[in-house]
Formats: sequence, C-alpha cells, structure tokens
Amino acid sequence: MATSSTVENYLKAIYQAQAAAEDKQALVPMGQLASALGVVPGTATTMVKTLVRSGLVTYEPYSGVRLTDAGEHLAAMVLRRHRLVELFLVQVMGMSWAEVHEDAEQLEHAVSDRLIDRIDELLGRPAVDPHGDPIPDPEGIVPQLLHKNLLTCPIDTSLVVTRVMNQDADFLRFLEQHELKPGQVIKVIARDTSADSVSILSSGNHQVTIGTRAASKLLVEV
Amino acid sequence: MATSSTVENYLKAIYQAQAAAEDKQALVPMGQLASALGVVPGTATTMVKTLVRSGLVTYEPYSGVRLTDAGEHLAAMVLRRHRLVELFLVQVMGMSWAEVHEDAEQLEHAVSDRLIDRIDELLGRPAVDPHGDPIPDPEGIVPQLLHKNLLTCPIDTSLVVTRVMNQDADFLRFLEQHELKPGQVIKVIARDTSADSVSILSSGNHQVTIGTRAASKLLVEV
DNA sequence: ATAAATATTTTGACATATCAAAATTAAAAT
DNA sequence: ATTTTAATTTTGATATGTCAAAATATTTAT
Repeated sequence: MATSSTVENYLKAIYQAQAAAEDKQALVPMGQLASALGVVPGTATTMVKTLVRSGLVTYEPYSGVRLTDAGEHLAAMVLRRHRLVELFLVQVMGMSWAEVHEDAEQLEHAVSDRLIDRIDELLGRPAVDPHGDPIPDPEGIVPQLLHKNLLTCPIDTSLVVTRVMNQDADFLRFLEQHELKPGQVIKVIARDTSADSVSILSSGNHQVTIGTRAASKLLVEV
Repeated sequence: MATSSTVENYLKAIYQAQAAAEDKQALVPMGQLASALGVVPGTATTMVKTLVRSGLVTYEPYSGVRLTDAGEHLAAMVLRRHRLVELFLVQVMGMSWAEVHEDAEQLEHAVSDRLIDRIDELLGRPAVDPHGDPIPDPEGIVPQLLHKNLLTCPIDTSLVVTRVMNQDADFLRFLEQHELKPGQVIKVIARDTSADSVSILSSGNHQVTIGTRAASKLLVEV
C-alpha cells in the first residue's frame, strides 16, 4: 500500500499541473504529464491506469487525468515534505537556495512523518518554502496565497517578492544576483509590451530588465 | 551506473557480515545474506549474480560471496551516509537514539554527496555514530577500533562504553534506561558462566545483570 | 468535409527485483 | 559408504516501470 517514489512523482506532477492551470477543474493532458515526468506518452498512459486502479486519479481516455481526493492528499504530502526539506536545507544546513531542489527531489520520498514533523517544528511551522511556495499542512490543506505577478502588478509601487514559480537553478542564481529573492523589496518601473520586457528597480537601487516570460514567474505583494 | 537502493542494501549486508566474521577473508554464505535482507535464498543467488556482472562481488557457487574493492568502497559509502545521518538525527534533530535507525535506513539512499559532506562538516567530522559504530571517511577508510566486549574485558575495572553492536530499538532503550549508552562509565562486577550472565555497575551506582549474548554486543575501553 | 498534422493508446519487448517450488549439491549422521 | 538432512541453485511466474513503434483517435487546416 505504501506508494512508490514513481507513484509519488506522478501524483506530484498532476497536482502541480492542476495548480498551474487557469481552470482548476481541467484535466491534465497525458502529453503534458509525460513530458513533465520525462517519460514517453505511452508510459504515462500505462501508469495512469494503475493510478486509477489505486483510486488516486480519474481518467478520461484521450482527454486527460485529474486527482481524486485521496490522490490530492497524497500529492500534498509529497509537496509538504519537499518544501519543508528545501527550507530546512537552506535555513539549517546553510545550503544555497539555487541548489537544494535536486536534494529535496530525492529526500521527499525518504523522510518519515516523524522526521518531517520534527523539521516542521524546528522551523516554526513555516507557511512557505524558500521559493515562496506554500507548504501544505499535515491534513493537506494549502494556504491559498493569491499574489500578482510582475505583469499584473501596479507600476512604480513598492512590492515584496513573495514567490518564484520556477525551480531552474540558473534562473534562481540570476534572481539572487539581482536582489530579486523572496522577501526583497522591488519596484516595476516600466513595462514594454512590444519589447516583451519588464524593467525592475531593486532595493539596492540596481536596475534590471527581464523578459515577460520570466516576469510572469515572479509573484509579488503590494 | 548509479546503484539502486537494493544493490546498496546487498552490498551493505555483505560488508557487515564480513566485518562481523572472525575470519575477514571468509565468504558470506548465501543463506545468511538472504535472511539478513529478508528475501528467500533464491533471490539472493539471482541478485549476487548481477552484482558479479557489475564487478562488485566475487562469488563461489555453494560457498558464498565476498566484496571486491569496488564493492567494498560502495558499501563503505552507504555505511558512511547511514552513520552520519544517524548521528545528525540524534545530535541536531534531537531524535531518540533508539528510533533513528529506521529513518537512516531510508535516508542513506537519498542523501547527496554534497549534503552528506555538509552534515559531516556540521558535526565536526566525527569518528563514530551514536552506537559507537565507526564512520568511514570519504575514501572509504574505516578507523579500526579494537575494543573488548563485556565478556573479554577485565573485571572490577572502570570501563567506558564505546560501541553497541545491535540496532534493535528495544535493546537500545534498555541500555538507555540502565545508563549503558556509549560514553558512559561502567564496571563489570561479576561474570557467571554457568548462569550465562554478566553483572554490571553503572556510573549512577545502579546494578544490572544481563545475558552473555547481550554482553557480547557491548564494547568497552579500559 | 476531407486531408494533414498532432496527440493518445496499444502492443510487444525489456530491465529489475521478487517468490514458490522443484532440482541439485554439499554436509552430517548413521 | 550410504542415507538423511540442510543449504543452494534453477526454473517458471509475477509486479513494477519503462521504451519503441504501430494503431487509433482527435484536432487543425484547407
């Protein structure tokens, strides 16, 4: 009955695809799931059928897949472990913000409930991880933070970076170098639709211009 | 090329069987290996053949198996991770001495070199884990401590408990309650061969009598 | 509405790791 | 030296997770 790492990774990928979709009820297409997991589409189809048999997902052939309540709860537990481990590695082990993702990717399948609770306690029951991603509680309930991104936020207003919706290590290092980590204060000074760019002023009065693709991954609070 | 958890567990079991044997060159019999891993003998035979193909062990049919240098090095790395993780869970996470084994059993396959080195550094490059088991260095070299056990040590002499060669949680809790943890000072006050028992005086002047089977698992330093 | 392009599923194969039970070998007892 | 017993290996099957490539379904373009 204990779910394998593979099953946990499938549930996590479906969960995150659902969370990223505009319509939270939408089915996740098999192709998207397969590429998120780095497997060929046929493999995803096969695995999803076994997830159906375990009662973790519902599946519409040729349409896609969605988590059941049981699947959603398990996925939330994987995310909870992943995010608590990431925060722990940064805050307690002094590891770099940009490099902890790979470690957490392995550890999320190996830490016991006992240990994860100990970590949670030691960190003071935190609400978000180093990227600003919300940490599900032990019941699987996720604090829903609705923040604006750098494309939808007001211009020339002080903003706090709250969340980075991209785990790419190079991107994270870039943010670090330009003082754009969660918690830091910034201001959008210009948005240029035709140039596809957003110009930002950091707290240290440094100025950077980034593409809108990147800008949409940075969430802020006014 | 990355070794699976299963392969790591086989290597670890063979390593520990070799270390426990009087003759360090002796082959580990298949039955012993199988029962150490909780599999049927046929399974061990099959797996050992694949370990041979990977160059990790040598194998004599109907006699047993032994690690090659490559296998021994990998096994030492697994033990290194296991023992550093155990010490970390006790010293940093404040978990109980008796309960960390299960956790470490999972984490030993999931912690990266980077993280294990960070843990090693944070703990001050320790030589032994909470049970007194030596921690292999990054090259796989194990500090060889030759301690006496409670059956071979002098009587009525002050001794420091240095190592417990048994991971059973109940046994560990028993030692904890009777002040027999590594680091604590004790004295053997009597050995009775016919009663198959050893009587011990702890630093708190408490007296306990244990069987010789248990006594042989407690290593001490004069 | 049909053809072309794209996405998904199916089929057959393979790798890893396991067991049950039969066959074989080695060790112990008579 | 046989027989009995115990340990080990072999054989055939199963579960999980994967891919390549063929078959099928859906969507898009004409």
